[in-house]
Amino acid sequence: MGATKADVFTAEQVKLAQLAKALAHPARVAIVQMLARRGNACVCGDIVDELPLAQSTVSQHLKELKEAGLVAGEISGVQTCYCLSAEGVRFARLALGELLAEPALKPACC
Amino acid sequence: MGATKADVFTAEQVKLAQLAKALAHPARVAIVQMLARRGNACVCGDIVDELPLAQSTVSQHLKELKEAGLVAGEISGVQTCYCLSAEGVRFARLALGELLAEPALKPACC
DNA sequence: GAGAATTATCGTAATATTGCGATTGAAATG
DNA sequence: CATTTCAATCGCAATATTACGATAATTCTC
Repeated sequence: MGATKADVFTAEQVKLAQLAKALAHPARVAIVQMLARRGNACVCGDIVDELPLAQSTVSQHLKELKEAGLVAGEISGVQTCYCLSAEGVRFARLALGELLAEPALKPACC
Repeated sequence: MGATKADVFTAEQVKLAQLAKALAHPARVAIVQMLARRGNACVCGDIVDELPLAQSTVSQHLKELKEAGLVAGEISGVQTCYCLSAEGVRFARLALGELLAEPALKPACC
């Protein structure tokens, strides 16, 4: 099964996994980097041009990033404008940072 | 295709995606949390007991974490001892932290 | 309103992931 | 050496993901 016994895990664990999954594809990492680089120059379908993927594929990746709360999309006329969600990105950074926090690294045995 | 045009993306992007993917499952998040909590008390098959998953499934998750470099395993006699890889965890924290860095959050448009 | 441009969605195919039981392999124990 | 124990691996089945082309849906321009 590709299923995931999500109900058995903590809400926090599920949320962390969702955030990580949103970044678990090179194309989505590339999109986040691109949006960060462009700042408020708010990219749109340019994303498609910069990626070696079909338009429909890029659209799907954007949808996933949006659903994870990392990216915000705003329709303005014919085209849609995407940019990073400050809130979402910050939450992700803090949450993942905590998961991988330094204090976690006690003496270490093996 | 479930394939991924990995060759078209930056090595950095692929690496980041791999790290994220390793954390993209609640069970694996749970394992990392558990190992962090236990410190150098280096857990073993106890992980299986704490998770609502079969032994073979847990073993696979551990393998993925190990392949991502987040976890180290050491066989000692009949049982295997797992703990967080200080190096791997630190690298992941820095890499993901950079991807989601604050400076990335310029004015923001939408 | 007709047509062009841009993006979202649908349908489909290929591949990956998740999960489990069963088996195997290795080491400790009798 | 037989047995037990622990963990890795194999072989499946179910589901998810990735990707694309084709098709909508929307808006702008003429």
